[in-house]
Amino acid sequence: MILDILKKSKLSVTDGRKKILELFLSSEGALAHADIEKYTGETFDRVTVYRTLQTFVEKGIIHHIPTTDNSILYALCKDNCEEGHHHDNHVHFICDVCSKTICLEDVTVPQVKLPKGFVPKHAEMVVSGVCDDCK
Amino acid sequence: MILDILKKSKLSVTDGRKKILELFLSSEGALAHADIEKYTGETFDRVTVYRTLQTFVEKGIIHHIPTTDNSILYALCKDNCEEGHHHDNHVHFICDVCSKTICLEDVTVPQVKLPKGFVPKHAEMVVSGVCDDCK
DNA sequence: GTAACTGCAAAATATTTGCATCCTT
DNA sequence: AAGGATGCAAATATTTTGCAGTTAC
Repeated sequence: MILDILKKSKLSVTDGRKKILELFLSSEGALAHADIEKYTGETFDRVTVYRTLQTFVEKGIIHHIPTTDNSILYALCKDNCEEGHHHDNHVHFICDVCSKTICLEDVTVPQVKLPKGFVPKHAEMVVSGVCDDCK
Repeated sequence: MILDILKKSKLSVTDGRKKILELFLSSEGALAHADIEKYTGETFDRVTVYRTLQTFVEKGIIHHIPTTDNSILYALCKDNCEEGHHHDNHVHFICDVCSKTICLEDVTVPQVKLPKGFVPKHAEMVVSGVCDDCK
């Protein structure tokens, strides 16, 4: 699984990339840079984490999730994400209690009617509230 | 107008606050911290800008807009924003060409049906593409 | 006059870059 | 062997904090 993803993107298989992918695959929600660093611990350099995440975004393996506070979150792209094109059109949920971000795979972002002249390419939707675990 | 906003929030009327509010009122879209600093120029300290924006967010005068890249954008709240409660339920549009962010006041964020157990409190939606000016 | 706001300096964080070395293919 | 990936050091950039001086009310 992990190897497939890397090979599909023509990336060398390295320990750092495997470890970070492993974390994404095992976590249901989105991850902040800090989460990833905490997980990789002393194993890898902070810089490597930056570069790995950047590479993954470029290759369409992960994508940014918009947040209202000023943090950056990353989440795995689904299969239909191709390099340069992110089609992760599901809604993201941020829990106010546990502050986890969860991908609601089954909830697709609805289409909205834009004013004249606006051409939509991509839409993101983030809902916050209380998640199933915290209610 | 500017004075009304500040007084309504029980904030002292200072040059810095007036200048920053002036910018928000005269710009149609959302502003990044950098935009605001560029506008205020040497007039005010960088720290004052940080503190002013923070105060405005707390008082419900402006709000954060989620972005997919890792920048922070601010936009004016509408009248129905109260302290601590932001009800700016309109869609935001980011133009891929001019990279301006525009508040689509007339497009409200649609309701979505969430999985069982999830309680929504707030929803944000960001659409990107090409805006009316750039098409 | 008093509380609130600002500027300055500095600390704490976060992010990026260059280069030499090591690892994957 | 060659190109890509990593670690380290250091340069940048961003954000926060403390405190003293100034301003609004």
